[in-house]
Amino acid sequence: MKLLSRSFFQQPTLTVARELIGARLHFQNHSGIITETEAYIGQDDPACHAARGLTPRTKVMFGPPGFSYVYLIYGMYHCLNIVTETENFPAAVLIRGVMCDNDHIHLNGPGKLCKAWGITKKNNNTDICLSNHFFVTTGTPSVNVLTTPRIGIKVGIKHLWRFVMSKNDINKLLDI
DNA sequence: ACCCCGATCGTA
DNA sequence: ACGATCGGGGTT
Repeated sequence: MKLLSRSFFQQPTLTVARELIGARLHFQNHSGIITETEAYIGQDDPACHAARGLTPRTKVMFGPPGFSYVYLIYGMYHCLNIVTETENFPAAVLIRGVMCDNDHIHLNGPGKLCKAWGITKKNNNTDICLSNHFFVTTGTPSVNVLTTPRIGIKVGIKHLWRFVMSKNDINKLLDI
């Protein structure tokens, strides 16, 4: 089980989003296998929060890769992202699904994950390459991954930038 | 100061 | 299909 380093998150966002499927996310006393991600890529991606430039909220996305980007959505749910690519190129991967290690509960949805694990804006801008309570390691290798359009957006739908672990591989995780 | 709207989710 | 709920960001 190897720690995913800054050089991993510095790769193209689509590569990171794809490779994070099957990796293991650790947060405080929680851990689980990532089953679903989405890529948000730079100022030319209309669905990316940073599309309209640098603001107090999107500042993290303009920073170095490997930092958490946590924001509040719809006034009640938090979403966890990990910043990707080089500094000053605003991009991130949204973590949308995790299979919890302990109880095998499948947290299928970014709001459900943050609610279940207690991830809030307090955890924004954390360096997950250096933290010892918030990091990502290698997990289940060579899983099958499907791509679809991203969920819940009205623009940028043409891109297949959502990555989902195959139903078959998710079911295997339930058996472990 | 004001207004619109959103990378969601549970309920109907 | 729809409402809850509130902060971010643009506009006046």
